[in-house]
Amino acid sequence: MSLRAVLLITLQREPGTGYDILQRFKAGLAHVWQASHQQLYRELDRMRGDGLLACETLPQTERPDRKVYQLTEAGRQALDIWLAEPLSTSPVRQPLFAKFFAWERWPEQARREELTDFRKQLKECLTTYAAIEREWFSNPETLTPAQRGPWHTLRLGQRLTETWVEWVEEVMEEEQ
Amino acid sequence: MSLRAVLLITLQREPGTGYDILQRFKAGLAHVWQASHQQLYRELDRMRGDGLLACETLPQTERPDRKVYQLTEAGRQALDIWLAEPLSTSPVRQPLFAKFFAWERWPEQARREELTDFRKQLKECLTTYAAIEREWFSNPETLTPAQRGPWHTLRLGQRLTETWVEWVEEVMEEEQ
DNA sequence: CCGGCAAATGCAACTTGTTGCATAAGGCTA
DNA sequence: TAGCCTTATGCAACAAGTTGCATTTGCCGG
Repeated sequence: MSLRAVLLITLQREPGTGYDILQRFKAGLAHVWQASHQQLYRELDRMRGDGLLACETLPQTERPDRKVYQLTEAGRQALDIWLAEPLSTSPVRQPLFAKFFAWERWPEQARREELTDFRKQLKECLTTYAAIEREWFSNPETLTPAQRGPWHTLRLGQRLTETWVEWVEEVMEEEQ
Repeated sequence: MSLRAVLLITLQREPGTGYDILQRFKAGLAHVWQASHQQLYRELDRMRGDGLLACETLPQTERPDRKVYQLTEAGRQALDIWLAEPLSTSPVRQPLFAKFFAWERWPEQARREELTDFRKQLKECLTTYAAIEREWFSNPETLTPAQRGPWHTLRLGQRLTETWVEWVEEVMEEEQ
């Protein structure tokens, strides 16, 4: 259901094609939800079949046709229902922690490389967050209502990532 | 692949049946990896088919037979290979954040309930962590090598959860 | 003594996500 | 001018995870 919800949210702001949505994902929502183009196209088609989306095909002479999707009334209702009902807790799956549970068999060098690499990714993530903050939220006093949600998620993302970094560095130090 | 890896890790410590593994998951690994019994039984059977596990059936007169699995040499190798190679980054999927991206359509009352409920879950999580810490890691000076990994993951879990709690409380305050 | 829970396993159907491939035109670059 | 990137869509096969149901016996409480 959640992929559907994410698509409903994206298209409710403005109509668009599968490709559009992919681009929008890359610029923002990607930190919240990732999906491949195959998943998008398939899901959009199913949602149209279920009456949540209407689709208008714009023929193009020199490129494949663009299929522009937008919410139907049923789609808006489905979104409102999803927003109103509480989320069920999602299952935990942390492959990195699994390695920690195999500590004795995990070679020290592999562990060091893994952690170093992971730390690098976290740092890059922080850089990206900082860029987003500068571009979109430089003045937190004057947020539009639509910006408040994404702003909160950004702040959490930053703090969680910082917590991760501290932890990784501690582990690397303690285990040499 | 990761479910396989988790099963290899679990069975490498000591052989066991699907049911055993489920119990062990509940007592510890559950904070790292969750799986249903159907998934376990199916995956164990496949791993046996792939030669990673050996299976001994212990007939019981009055209960269904117990199938005790243990690693084969190929299984141990597969585990070592998995531990040695770096993990690929796993995709982000945060349904709660998705709701934050639909801020204007998300009714205030639903939001309040969702956050209050979420905060409660986080607090419960902290209580569980504290209990685990008391039971298993009351003296961090005298950790066995096998305990070091789980101990690190526990500490991270605690700090991440604390960060979440702070954030949820801030959001609730700022948005009344 | 009846009903439900725990021990122990499993099948079948379904949904969700991944991987690999295909198409078709235009633009860029070596 | 050959080869790759971008725009734009899609199928098919597979892997992973979920949901619902089924079996058999013993134990425990009301």
